[in-house]
Amino acid sequence: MASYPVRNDSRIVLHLDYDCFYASVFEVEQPILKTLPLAVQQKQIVVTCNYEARRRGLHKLQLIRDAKRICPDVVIVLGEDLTKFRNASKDLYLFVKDFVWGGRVEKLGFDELSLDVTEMIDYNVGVLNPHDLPSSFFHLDRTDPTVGFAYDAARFEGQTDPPSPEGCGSASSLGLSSLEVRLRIASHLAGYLRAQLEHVKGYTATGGISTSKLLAKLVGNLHKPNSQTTLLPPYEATENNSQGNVIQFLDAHEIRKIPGIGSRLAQKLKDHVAGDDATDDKVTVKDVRLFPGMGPVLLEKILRGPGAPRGIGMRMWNILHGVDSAEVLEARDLPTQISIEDSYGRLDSLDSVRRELAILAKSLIRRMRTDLLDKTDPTTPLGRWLAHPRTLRLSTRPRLPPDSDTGRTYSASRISRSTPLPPFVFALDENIDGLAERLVQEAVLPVFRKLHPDKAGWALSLMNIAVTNLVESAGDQKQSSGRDIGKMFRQQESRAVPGSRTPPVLVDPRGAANDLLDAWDAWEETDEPLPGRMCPRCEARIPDFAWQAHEMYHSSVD
DNA sequence: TTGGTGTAG
DNA sequence: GATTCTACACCAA
Repeated sequence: MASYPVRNDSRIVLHLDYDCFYASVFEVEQPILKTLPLAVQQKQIVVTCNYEARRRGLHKLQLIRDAKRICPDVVIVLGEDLTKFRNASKDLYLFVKDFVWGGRVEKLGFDELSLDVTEMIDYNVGVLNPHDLPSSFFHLDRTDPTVGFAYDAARFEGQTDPPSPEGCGSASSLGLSSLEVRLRIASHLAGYLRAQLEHVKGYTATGGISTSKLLAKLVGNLHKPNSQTTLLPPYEATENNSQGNVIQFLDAHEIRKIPGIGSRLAQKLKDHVAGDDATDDKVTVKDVRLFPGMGPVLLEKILRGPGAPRGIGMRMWNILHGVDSAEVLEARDLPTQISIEDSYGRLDSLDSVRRELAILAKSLIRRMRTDLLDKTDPTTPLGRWLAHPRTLRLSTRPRLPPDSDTGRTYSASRISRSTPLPPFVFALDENIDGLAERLVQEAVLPVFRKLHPDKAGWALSLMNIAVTNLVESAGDQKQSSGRDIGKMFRQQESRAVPGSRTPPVLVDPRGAANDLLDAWDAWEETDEPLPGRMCPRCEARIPDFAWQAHEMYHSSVD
Protein backbone atom coordinates (compact mmCIF):
# COMPACT_ATOMS: atom_id res chain seq x y z
CA MET A 1 0.00 0.00 0.00
CA ALA A 2 1.11 3.54 -0.71
CA SER A 3 1.58 5.66 2.38
CA TYR A 4 -0.73 8.57 2.95
CA PRO A 5 0.05 11.85 4.65
CA VAL A 6 -0.97 12.09 8.28
CA ARG A 7 -2.42 15.32 9.54
CA ASN A 8 -1.25 16.88 12.74
CA ASP A 9 -4.32 18.53 14.20
CA SER A 10 -2.72 19.74 17.40
CA ARG A 11 -2.71 23.40 16.39
CA ILE A 12 -5.66 25.75 16.05
CA VAL A 13 -5.43 28.40 13.36
CA LEU A 14 -7.72 31.34 12.64
CA HIS A 15 -7.73 33.08 9.31
CA LEU A 16 -9.03 36.64 8.99
CA ASP A 17 -9.68 38.43 5.73
CA TYR A 18 -10.84 42.04 5.81
CA ASP A 19 -13.79 42.54 3.50
CA CYS A 20 -12.94 44.53 0.34
CA PHE A 21 -10.05 46.10 2.19
CA TYR A 22 -9.15 49.07 -0.02
CA ALA A 23 -12.78 50.14 -0.21
CA SER A 24 -13.15 49.78 3.56
CA VAL A 25 -10.21 52.09 4.18
CA PHE A 26 -12.10 54.84 2.33
CA GLU A 27 -15.35 53.99 4.12
CA VAL A 28 -13.68 54.31 7.51
CA GLU A 29 -12.36 57.71 6.44
CA GLN A 30 -15.75 58.81 5.11
CA PRO A 31 -18.61 56.72 6.51
CA ILE A 32 -21.12 58.21 4.06
CA LEU A 33 -19.43 56.06 1.41
CA LYS A 34 -20.76 52.92 3.11
CA THR A 35 -24.22 53.66 1.78
CA LEU A 36 -23.03 54.19 -1.80
CA PRO A 37 -21.60 51.95 -4.49
CA LEU A 38 -17.86 52.54 -4.17
CA ALA A 39 -15.06 51.49 -6.49
CA VAL A 40 -11.31 51.93 -6.03
CA GLN A 41 -9.49 52.82 -9.21
CA GLN A 42 -5.91 52.13 -10.27
CA LYS A 43 -5.23 53.33 -13.79
CA GLN A 44 -8.14 52.15 -15.94
CA ILE A 45 -9.41 49.36 -13.72
CA VAL A 46 -11.48 48.84 -10.59
CA VAL A 47 -9.13 47.01 -8.23
CA THR A 48 -11.85 46.44 -5.69
CA CYS A 49 -15.31 47.72 -4.81
CA ASN A 50 -17.61 47.57 -1.82
CA TYR A 51 -20.52 45.17 -1.56
CA GLU A 52 -23.09 47.80 -2.49
CA ALA A 53 -21.26 48.13 -5.80
CA ARG A 54 -21.13 44.33 -6.18
CA ARG A 55 -24.88 44.17 -5.67
CA ARG A 56 -25.16 46.38 -8.72
CA GLY A 57 -22.98 44.14 -10.84
CA LEU A 58 -19.49 45.52 -10.32
CA HIS A 59 -16.55 43.29 -9.51
CA LYS A 60 -12.80 43.31 -9.01
CA LEU A 61 -10.45 43.99 -11.92
CA GLN A 62 -13.17 45.48 -14.07
CA LEU A 63 -12.50 48.24 -16.58
CA ILE A 64 -13.57 51.65 -15.25
CA ARG A 65 -15.42 52.21 -18.49
CA ASP A 66 -17.52 49.06 -17.97
CA ALA A 67 -18.14 49.89 -14.31
CA LYS A 68 -19.49 53.34 -15.19
CA ARG A 69 -21.72 51.88 -17.88
CA ILE A 70 -23.18 49.23 -15.57
CA CYS A 71 -23.52 51.51 -12.56
CA PRO A 72 -23.52 55.17 -13.63
CA ASP A 73 -23.76 56.53 -10.08
CA VAL A 74 -20.76 54.57 -8.78
CA VAL A 75 -18.42 56.64 -6.61
CA ILE A 76 -14.86 56.20 -7.81
CA VAL A 77 -11.83 56.91 -5.64
CA LEU A 78 -8.20 56.72 -6.71
CA GLY A 79 -6.14 54.02 -5.01
CA GLU A 80 -2.79 54.09 -6.76
CA ASP A 81 -0.94 55.40 -3.73
CA LEU A 82 -0.83 52.49 -1.33
CA THR A 83 0.41 54.47 1.67
CA LYS A 84 -2.89 54.64 3.51
CA PHE A 85 -3.62 50.96 2.87
CA ARG A 86 -0.20 50.04 4.17
CA ASN A 87 -0.74 52.13 7.29
CA ALA A 88 -4.24 50.78 7.96
CA SER A 89 -3.00 47.23 7.44
CA LYS A 90 -0.21 47.67 9.95
CA ASP A 91 -2.53 49.28 12.48
CA LEU A 92 -5.00 46.40 12.26
CA TYR A 93 -2.19 43.86 12.44
CA LEU A 94 -0.86 45.37 15.66
CA PHE A 95 -4.39 45.60 17.05
CA VAL A 96 -5.07 41.89 16.49
CA LYS A 97 -1.60 40.81 17.52
CA ASP A 98 -2.15 42.36 20.93
CA PHE A 99 -4.85 39.77 21.67
CA VAL A 100 -2.88 36.73 20.59
CA TRP A 101 -0.59 35.06 23.09
CA GLY A 102 2.96 34.91 21.86
CA GLY A 103 2.08 37.38 19.08
CA ARG A 104 1.62 34.47 16.73
CA VAL A 105 0.09 36.44 13.88
CA GLU A 106 1.22 36.24 10.27
CA LYS A 107 0.40 38.82 7.64
CA LEU A 108 -0.54 37.68 4.14
CA GLY A 109 -0.62 40.77 2.04
CA PHE A 110 -2.40 43.88 3.29
CA ASP A 111 -5.75 42.28 4.06
CA GLU A 112 -5.24 38.80 5.51
CA LEU A 113 -3.99 37.40 8.80
CA SER A 114 -3.28 33.92 10.09
CA LEU A 115 -3.36 33.46 13.86
CA ASP A 116 -1.96 30.50 15.78
CA VAL A 117 -4.22 30.51 18.84
CA THR A 118 -3.36 27.04 20.11
CA GLU A 119 -2.07 28.22 23.48
CA MET A 120 -5.10 30.43 24.08
CA ILE A 121 -7.51 27.67 23.15
CA ASP A 122 -5.86 24.94 25.19
CA TYR A 123 -5.78 27.21 28.22
CA ASN A 124 -9.49 27.90 27.81
CA VAL A 125 -10.30 24.22 27.36
CA GLY A 126 -8.62 23.73 30.71
CA VAL A 127 -10.81 26.23 32.53
CA LEU A 128 -14.06 25.01 30.97
CA ASN A 129 -16.85 23.88 33.30
CA PRO A 130 -18.22 20.80 31.49
CA HIS A 131 -21.46 20.98 33.49
CA ASP A 132 -22.36 24.47 32.37
CA LEU A 133 -20.97 25.08 28.90
CA PRO A 134 -23.50 27.79 27.95
CA SER A 135 -22.18 30.23 30.53
CA SER A 136 -18.49 29.97 29.79
CA PHE A 137 -15.94 32.77 30.01
CA PHE A 138 -13.13 33.11 27.51
CA HIS A 139 -9.93 34.22 29.19
CA LEU A 140 -7.84 36.55 27.08
CA ASP A 141 -5.26 36.97 29.85
CA ARG A 142 -3.61 34.24 31.91
CA THR A 143 -2.92 36.51 34.86
CA ASP A 144 -6.00 38.72 35.02
CA PRO A 145 -9.10 36.49 35.17
CA THR A 146 -11.42 39.46 34.59
CA VAL A 147 -10.13 40.03 31.05
CA GLY A 148 -12.16 38.17 28.46
CA PHE A 149 -15.72 37.66 27.34
CA ALA A 150 -18.71 35.46 28.12
CA TYR A 151 -19.75 32.89 25.53
CA ASP A 152 -21.74 29.72 24.97
CA ALA A 153 -19.29 26.83 24.63
CA ALA A 154 -22.11 24.43 23.76
CA ARG A 155 -22.42 25.85 20.26
CA PHE A 156 -20.31 27.11 17.39
CA GLU A 157 -20.14 30.80 16.70
CA GLY A 158 -20.91 31.57 13.07
CA GLN A 159 -21.21 28.99 10.30
CA THR A 160 -19.76 25.53 10.09
CA ASP A 161 -18.92 23.31 7.16
CA PRO A 162 -20.63 20.97 6.76
CA PRO A 163 -23.60 22.84 8.28
CA SER A 164 -24.17 21.84 11.88
CA PRO A 165 -27.41 19.95 12.59
CA GLU A 166 -29.51 22.19 14.83
CA GLY A 167 -30.02 21.17 18.43
CA CYS A 168 -26.92 19.07 19.06
CA GLY A 169 -26.27 21.00 22.21
CA SER A 170 -24.50 20.22 25.42
CA ALA A 171 -26.19 16.84 25.80
CA SER A 172 -23.89 15.24 23.26
CA SER A 173 -20.82 17.01 24.54
CA LEU A 174 -19.68 14.12 26.70
CA GLY A 175 -18.70 12.08 23.68
CA LEU A 176 -17.16 14.93 21.74
CA SER A 177 -13.64 14.75 20.50
CA SER A 178 -11.37 17.29 22.07
CA LEU A 179 -10.80 18.71 18.58
CA GLU A 180 -14.46 19.62 18.33
CA VAL A 181 -14.40 21.38 21.69
CA ARG A 182 -11.26 23.27 20.77
CA LEU A 183 -12.64 24.38 17.41
CA ARG A 184 -15.88 25.45 19.05
CA ILE A 185 -14.03 27.62 21.52
CA ALA A 186 -11.86 28.97 18.72
CA SER A 187 -14.95 29.94 16.76
CA HIS A 188 -15.95 32.21 19.63
CA LEU A 189 -12.50 33.79 19.76
CA ALA A 190 -12.78 34.44 16.02
CA GLY A 191 -16.19 36.01 16.54
CA TYR A 192 -14.86 38.19 19.34
CA LEU A 193 -11.86 39.37 17.34
CA ARG A 194 -14.06 40.18 14.34
CA ALA A 195 -16.42 42.15 16.58
CA GLN A 196 -13.50 44.08 18.09
CA LEU A 197 -12.18 44.81 14.62
CA GLU A 198 -15.58 46.10 13.59
CA HIS A 199 -16.54 48.09 16.68
CA VAL A 200 -13.15 49.51 17.58
CA LYS A 201 -11.56 49.89 14.17
CA GLY A 202 -14.54 49.97 11.81
CA TYR A 203 -13.45 47.03 9.64
CA THR A 204 -15.53 43.93 9.02
CA ALA A 205 -13.69 40.72 8.33
CA THR A 206 -14.40 37.19 7.23
CA GLY A 207 -12.98 34.33 9.27
CA GLY A 208 -11.97 30.71 8.89
CA ILE A 209 -11.27 28.33 11.76
CA SER A 210 -9.37 25.04 11.45
CA THR A 211 -6.05 23.36 12.26
CA SER A 212 -3.70 24.80 9.62
CA LYS A 213 -3.18 27.92 7.58
CA LEU A 214 -4.31 26.06 4.49
CA LEU A 215 -7.59 24.77 5.89
CA ALA A 216 -8.45 27.92 7.83
CA LYS A 217 -7.98 30.05 4.75
CA LEU A 218 -9.94 27.77 2.47
CA VAL A 219 -12.86 27.30 4.81
CA GLY A 220 -12.98 31.03 5.45
CA ASN A 221 -13.97 31.55 1.83
CA LEU A 222 -17.31 29.82 2.28
CA HIS A 223 -19.32 32.63 3.82
CA LYS A 224 -18.41 36.15 2.77
CA PRO A 225 -18.56 38.93 3.70
CA ASN A 226 -18.67 39.65 7.43
CA SER A 227 -19.10 36.07 8.58
CA GLN A 228 -17.00 33.08 9.55
CA THR A 229 -16.84 29.35 9.02
CA THR A 230 -15.40 26.52 11.08
CA LEU A 231 -14.33 23.30 9.39
CA LEU A 232 -16.25 20.79 11.46
CA PRO A 233 -14.79 17.52 12.81
CA PRO A 234 -14.46 14.63 12.39
CA TYR A 235 -11.33 15.39 10.34
CA GLU A 236 -10.42 11.70 10.05
CA ALA A 237 -12.53 8.88 8.62
CA THR A 238 -15.09 7.30 10.97
CA GLU A 239 -17.75 4.64 10.64
CA ASN A 240 -20.40 7.22 9.77
CA ASN A 241 -18.11 9.42 7.74
CA SER A 242 -16.06 7.29 5.42
CA GLN A 243 -13.53 9.97 4.47
CA GLY A 244 -13.58 12.58 7.18
CA ASN A 245 -14.57 16.18 6.61
CA VAL A 246 -11.16 17.40 5.49
CA ILE A 247 -11.02 15.16 2.43
CA GLN A 248 -14.71 15.79 1.71
CA PHE A 249 -14.10 19.51 1.88
CA LEU A 250 -10.91 19.57 -0.18
CA ASP A 251 -12.01 17.08 -2.82
CA ALA A 252 -14.75 19.36 -4.08
CA HIS A 253 -12.34 22.22 -4.79
CA GLU A 254 -11.17 23.02 -8.25
CA ILE A 255 -7.43 22.39 -8.23
CA ARG A 256 -6.61 25.99 -9.13
CA LYS A 257 -8.40 27.27 -5.99
CA ILE A 258 -5.90 25.67 -3.64
CA PRO A 259 -3.45 28.21 -2.19
CA GLY A 260 -0.03 27.61 -3.65
CA ILE A 261 -1.39 26.17 -6.89
CA GLY A 262 -1.33 28.97 -9.40
CA SER A 263 -2.22 28.89 -13.04
CA ARG A 264 1.00 27.15 -14.14
CA LEU A 265 0.83 24.27 -11.72
CA ALA A 266 -2.91 23.94 -12.24
CA GLN A 267 -2.41 23.68 -16.00
CA LYS A 268 0.22 20.97 -15.63
CA LEU A 269 -2.03 18.98 -13.33
CA LYS A 270 -5.00 19.37 -15.67
CA ASP A 271 -2.97 18.25 -18.66
CA HIS A 272 -2.15 15.01 -16.91
CA VAL A 273 -5.46 14.06 -15.37
CA ALA A 274 -7.74 15.29 -18.16
CA GLY A 275 -5.52 14.54 -21.13
CA ASP A 276 -5.24 16.74 -24.20
CA ASP A 277 -8.79 16.27 -25.45
CA ALA A 278 -10.90 17.41 -22.49
CA THR A 279 -9.35 20.82 -22.03
CA ASP A 280 -12.36 22.70 -20.70
CA ASP A 281 -13.19 20.32 -17.86
CA LYS A 282 -12.95 21.53 -14.31
CA VAL A 283 -10.38 19.40 -12.58
CA THR A 284 -10.89 18.97 -8.86
CA VAL A 285 -8.62 17.94 -6.03
CA LYS A 286 -10.40 14.60 -6.06
CA ASP A 287 -9.66 14.05 -9.76
CA VAL A 288 -5.97 14.59 -9.13
CA ARG A 289 -5.80 12.70 -5.84
CA LEU A 290 -7.46 9.58 -7.25
CA PHE A 291 -5.76 9.58 -10.65
CA PRO A 292 -4.20 6.15 -11.31
CA GLY A 293 -0.67 5.98 -10.02
CA MET A 294 -0.95 9.33 -8.27
CA GLY A 295 1.49 9.93 -5.44
CA PRO A 296 4.47 12.10 -4.51
CA VAL A 297 6.64 10.58 -7.23
CA LEU A 298 4.20 11.12 -10.08
CA LEU A 299 3.42 14.61 -8.83
CA GLU A 300 7.12 15.43 -8.78
CA LYS A 301 7.38 14.25 -12.40
CA ILE A 302 4.32 16.23 -13.47
CA LEU A 303 5.33 19.45 -11.78
CA ARG A 304 9.09 19.36 -12.29
CA GLY A 305 10.45 21.95 -14.58
CA PRO A 306 12.11 25.35 -14.67
CA GLY A 307 11.23 27.29 -11.57
CA ALA A 308 9.68 24.42 -9.65
CA PRO A 309 10.85 24.03 -6.06
CA ARG A 310 12.46 20.77 -4.97
CA GLY A 311 10.23 18.36 -3.13
CA ILE A 312 7.17 19.88 -4.69
CA GLY A 313 5.70 16.42 -5.33
CA MET A 314 5.62 15.55 -1.66
CA ARG A 315 4.33 18.97 -0.68
CA MET A 316 1.57 18.75 -3.24
CA TRP A 317 0.61 15.23 -2.14
CA ASN A 318 0.33 16.57 1.40
CA ILE A 319 -1.76 19.54 0.32
CA LEU A 320 -4.13 17.29 -1.62
CA HIS A 321 -4.78 15.52 1.68
CA GLY A 322 -5.16 18.70 3.70
CA VAL A 323 -1.76 18.33 5.31
CA ASP A 324 -0.06 21.69 5.74
CA SER A 325 2.74 21.81 8.27
CA ALA A 326 3.63 25.44 7.58
CA GLU A 327 4.01 27.34 10.83
CA VAL A 328 2.28 30.64 11.47
CA LEU A 329 5.19 33.05 11.30
CA GLU A 330 5.25 36.46 12.90
CA ALA A 331 5.51 39.29 10.43
CA ARG A 332 9.06 40.44 9.83
CA ASP A 333 10.29 43.60 11.40
CA LEU A 334 11.85 44.70 8.15
CA PRO A 335 10.85 44.01 4.56
CA THR A 336 13.29 42.12 2.33
CA GLN A 337 12.78 44.61 -0.45
CA ILE A 338 11.00 47.84 -1.23
CA SER A 339 9.81 48.57 -4.73
CA ILE A 340 7.92 51.33 -6.47
CA GLU A 341 6.41 51.04 -9.88
CA ASP A 342 4.12 52.80 -12.27
CA SER A 343 2.62 51.78 -15.55
CA TYR A 344 2.40 53.90 -18.66
CA GLY A 345 0.62 53.89 -21.97
CA ARG A 346 3.85 54.32 -23.86
CA LEU A 347 7.21 55.52 -22.66
CA ASP A 348 9.69 55.93 -25.51
CA SER A 349 11.77 59.04 -24.99
CA LEU A 350 14.76 59.28 -22.72
CA ASP A 351 13.45 62.57 -21.38
CA SER A 352 10.15 61.11 -20.23
CA VAL A 353 11.95 58.11 -18.79
CA ARG A 354 14.19 60.39 -16.79
CA ARG A 355 11.21 62.38 -15.52
CA GLU A 356 9.30 59.28 -14.44
CA LEU A 357 12.36 57.70 -12.85
CA ALA A 358 12.82 60.82 -10.74
CA ILE A 359 9.24 60.49 -9.50
CA LEU A 360 9.74 56.83 -8.69
CA ALA A 361 13.06 57.52 -6.98
CA LYS A 362 11.44 60.13 -4.74
CA SER A 363 8.79 57.66 -3.64
CA LEU A 364 11.43 55.02 -3.09
CA ILE A 365 13.54 57.21 -0.82
CA ARG A 366 10.42 58.27 1.05
CA ARG A 367 9.54 54.60 1.54
CA MET A 368 13.05 53.79 2.68
CA ARG A 369 12.78 56.50 5.28
CA THR A 370 9.39 55.39 6.56
CA ASP A 371 10.09 51.66 6.58
CA LEU A 372 13.80 51.45 7.37
CA LEU A 373 14.29 54.28 9.85
CA ASP A 374 14.01 54.02 13.62
CA LYS A 375 12.64 57.35 14.78
CA THR A 376 12.09 56.37 18.40
CA ASP A 377 15.68 56.89 19.54
CA PRO A 378 16.04 60.44 20.95
CA THR A 379 19.83 60.41 20.49
CA THR A 380 19.33 60.37 16.72
CA PRO A 381 16.53 62.88 16.08
CA LEU A 382 16.65 62.41 12.32
CA GLY A 383 16.27 58.68 12.71
CA ARG A 384 18.63 55.73 12.56
CA TRP A 385 18.84 53.27 9.70
CA LEU A 386 17.69 49.82 10.80
CA ALA A 387 19.00 48.34 7.58
CA HIS A 388 20.95 49.40 4.51
CA PRO A 389 19.84 48.00 1.16
CA ARG A 390 22.93 47.21 -0.89
CA THR A 391 21.36 46.74 -4.31
CA LEU A 392 19.26 48.85 -6.62
CA ARG A 393 17.20 47.11 -9.28
CA LEU A 394 15.46 48.60 -12.28
CA SER A 395 12.79 46.55 -14.03
CA THR A 396 10.88 47.45 -17.14
CA ARG A 397 8.20 45.87 -19.25
CA PRO A 398 8.38 46.39 -22.99
CA ARG A 399 5.07 47.45 -24.51
CA LEU A 400 4.82 44.30 -26.56
CA PRO A 401 6.76 41.25 -25.41
CA PRO A 402 9.15 40.40 -28.28
CA ASP A 403 7.87 36.81 -28.36
CA SER A 404 4.17 37.53 -28.65
CA ASP A 405 3.03 35.71 -31.77
CA THR A 406 2.80 32.03 -30.75
CA GLY A 407 0.59 32.70 -27.73
CA ARG A 408 1.61 29.24 -26.66
CA THR A 409 4.56 29.64 -24.33
CA TYR A 410 5.25 32.05 -21.51
CA SER A 411 5.83 35.74 -21.86
CA ALA A 412 8.56 36.73 -19.47
CA SER A 413 7.19 40.22 -19.52
CA ARG A 414 9.60 41.96 -17.14
CA ILE A 415 13.32 42.39 -17.51
CA SER A 416 15.67 43.81 -14.91
CA ARG A 417 19.23 44.86 -14.16
CA SER A 418 20.87 45.63 -10.83
CA THR A 419 23.62 47.85 -9.50
CA PRO A 420 25.06 48.65 -6.08
CA LEU A 421 23.00 51.25 -4.26
CA PRO A 422 25.15 54.36 -3.75
CA PRO A 423 25.34 55.13 -0.02
CA PHE A 424 24.60 58.83 -0.34
CA VAL A 425 20.89 58.01 -0.37
CA PHE A 426 21.17 57.34 3.35
CA ALA A 427 21.99 60.96 4.14
CA LEU A 428 19.18 62.20 6.32
CA ASP A 429 19.94 65.89 6.26
CA GLU A 430 19.54 66.18 2.48
CA ASN A 431 16.19 66.73 0.89
CA ILE A 432 14.53 63.90 -0.92
CA ASP A 433 14.19 65.64 -4.26
CA GLY A 434 17.90 66.32 -4.45
CA LEU A 435 18.81 62.79 -3.46
CA ALA A 436 16.36 61.36 -5.98
CA GLU A 437 17.74 63.46 -8.85
CA ARG A 438 21.25 62.39 -7.99
CA LEU A 439 20.22 58.75 -7.65
CA VAL A 440 18.62 58.80 -11.07
CA GLN A 441 21.63 60.49 -12.64
CA GLU A 442 24.34 58.39 -11.04
CA ALA A 443 22.73 54.98 -10.65
CA VAL A 444 19.34 54.49 -12.28
CA LEU A 445 20.09 55.90 -15.71
CA PRO A 446 23.28 53.84 -16.03
CA VAL A 447 21.29 50.66 -15.32
CA PHE A 448 18.62 51.83 -17.70
CA ARG A 449 21.25 51.96 -20.47
CA LYS A 450 22.33 48.48 -19.47
CA LEU A 451 18.72 47.33 -19.90
CA HIS A 452 18.04 49.27 -23.09
CA PRO A 453 21.33 49.89 -24.88
CA ASP A 454 19.55 50.98 -28.06
CA LYS A 455 18.96 54.67 -28.29
CA ALA A 456 15.40 54.04 -29.42
CA GLY A 457 13.13 51.24 -30.46
CA TRP A 458 11.93 50.49 -26.99
CA ALA A 459 8.51 51.48 -25.74
CA LEU A 460 7.87 50.75 -22.11
CA SER A 461 4.57 50.09 -20.41
CA LEU A 462 6.04 49.77 -16.92
CA MET A 463 9.01 50.78 -14.82
CA ASN A 464 9.85 49.53 -11.35
CA ILE A 465 12.73 50.49 -9.10
CA ALA A 466 13.55 48.49 -6.04
CA VAL A 467 16.08 48.30 -3.26
CA THR A 468 17.00 44.80 -2.17
CA ASN A 469 19.68 42.92 -0.32
CA LEU A 470 19.02 44.57 3.01
CA VAL A 471 21.83 44.38 5.54
CA GLU A 472 20.50 44.91 9.03
CA SER A 473 22.41 47.38 11.13
CA ALA A 474 24.05 45.87 14.17
CA GLY A 475 21.17 46.46 16.51
CA ASP A 476 21.61 48.15 19.86
CA GLN A 477 19.94 45.42 21.85
CA LYS A 478 19.13 42.87 19.21
CA GLN A 479 21.77 40.40 18.13
CA SER A 480 22.42 41.25 14.51
CA SER A 481 23.31 37.72 13.48
CA GLY A 482 24.16 35.89 16.65
CA ARG A 483 27.15 38.07 17.42
CA ASP A 484 27.63 39.69 20.78
CA ILE A 485 28.53 43.33 20.39
CA GLY A 486 29.11 43.69 24.11
CA LYS A 487 31.70 40.96 23.98
CA MET A 488 33.46 42.75 21.15
CA PHE A 489 33.87 45.87 23.24
CA ARG A 490 35.03 43.93 26.27
CA GLN A 491 37.64 42.01 24.35
CA GLN A 492 38.79 45.11 22.61
CA GLU A 493 39.37 46.87 25.91
CA SER A 494 41.32 43.98 27.37
CA ARG A 495 43.59 44.00 24.35
CA ALA A 496 43.83 47.74 23.89
CA VAL A 497 47.11 49.04 22.57
CA PRO A 498 49.35 50.04 25.48
CA GLY A 499 49.62 53.78 25.89
CA SER A 500 46.16 54.69 24.70
CA ARG A 501 44.43 56.47 27.56
CA THR A 502 40.94 56.57 26.24
CA PRO A 503 39.04 53.34 25.90
CA PRO A 504 38.72 52.52 22.20
CA VAL A 505 35.50 53.11 20.37
CA LEU A 506 34.81 50.43 17.85
CA VAL A 507 32.56 52.20 15.42
CA ASP A 508 29.08 53.52 15.56
CA PRO A 509 26.90 50.44 15.22
CA ARG A 510 24.46 52.21 12.92
CA GLY A 511 26.94 51.91 10.06
CA ALA A 512 26.94 49.01 7.65
CA ALA A 513 28.64 46.79 10.16
CA ASN A 514 28.89 43.43 8.52
CA ASP A 515 32.28 43.92 6.94
CA LEU A 516 33.50 45.15 10.29
CA LEU A 517 32.14 42.12 12.03
CA ASP A 518 33.90 39.86 9.56
CA ALA A 519 37.14 41.75 10.08
CA TRP A 520 36.64 41.47 13.80
CA ASP A 521 36.16 37.74 13.57
CA ALA A 522 39.38 37.46 11.58
CA TRP A 523 41.28 39.52 14.13
CA GLU A 524 39.90 37.45 17.00
CA GLU A 525 41.67 34.43 15.53
CA THR A 526 45.03 36.16 15.94
CA ASP A 527 47.07 37.22 18.95
CA GLU A 528 47.99 40.53 17.37
CA PRO A 529 47.36 43.80 19.19
CA LEU A 530 44.61 45.75 17.50
CA PRO A 531 46.09 48.39 15.18
CA GLY A 532 44.29 51.69 15.24
CA ARG A 533 44.53 55.47 15.40
CA MET A 534 42.89 58.35 17.18
CA CYS A 535 39.81 60.04 15.80
CA PRO A 536 40.03 63.74 16.67
CA ARG A 537 36.27 64.12 16.61
CA CYS A 538 35.61 61.34 19.09
CA GLU A 539 38.90 61.62 20.92
CA ALA A 540 38.84 57.86 20.80
CA ARG A 541 40.94 55.15 19.28
CA ILE A 542 39.42 53.62 16.15
CA PRO A 543 40.64 50.25 14.86
CA ASP A 544 42.17 50.51 11.40
CA PHE A 545 39.72 48.15 9.84
CA ALA A 546 36.89 50.34 11.12
CA TRP A 547 38.39 53.63 10.02
CA GLN A 548 36.64 54.00 6.70
CA ALA A 549 33.23 53.19 8.10
CA HIS A 550 33.88 55.49 11.02
CA GLU A 551 34.57 58.40 8.68
CA MET A 552 31.39 57.60 6.80
CA TYR A 553 29.59 57.71 10.10
CA HIS A 554 30.81 61.24 10.76
CA SER A 555 29.96 62.38 7.27
CA SER A 556 26.43 61.04 7.56
CA VAL A 557 25.78 62.26 11.10
CA ASP A 558 27.55 65.62 11.37
C1' DT B 1 24.75 37.76 -6.51
C1' DT B 2 21.86 38.35 -10.51
C1' DG B 3 17.97 37.82 -13.40
C1' DG B 4 13.86 35.41 -13.96
C1' DT B 5 9.47 32.55 -12.68
C1' DG B 6 5.53 31.70 -10.08
C1' DT B 7 2.53 32.71 -6.42
C1' DA B 8 -0.16 35.71 -3.60
C1' DG B 9 -3.53 39.80 -2.49
C1' DG C 1 -4.42 36.33 -20.39
C1' DA C 2 -3.87 40.95 -18.70
C1' DT C 3 -5.59 44.65 -16.43
C1' DT C 4 -2.73 47.40 -10.66
C1' DC C 5 1.10 47.84 -7.36
C1' DT C 6 3.34 45.42 -4.92
C1' DA C 7 6.08 41.40 -1.94
C1' DC C 8 8.06 36.96 -1.28
C1' DA C 9 10.12 32.24 -2.19
C1' DC C 10 12.73 29.86 -5.08
C1' DC C 11 15.32 28.51 -9.23
C1' DA C 12 19.61 28.30 -12.47
C1' DA C 13 23.67 30.32 -13.86
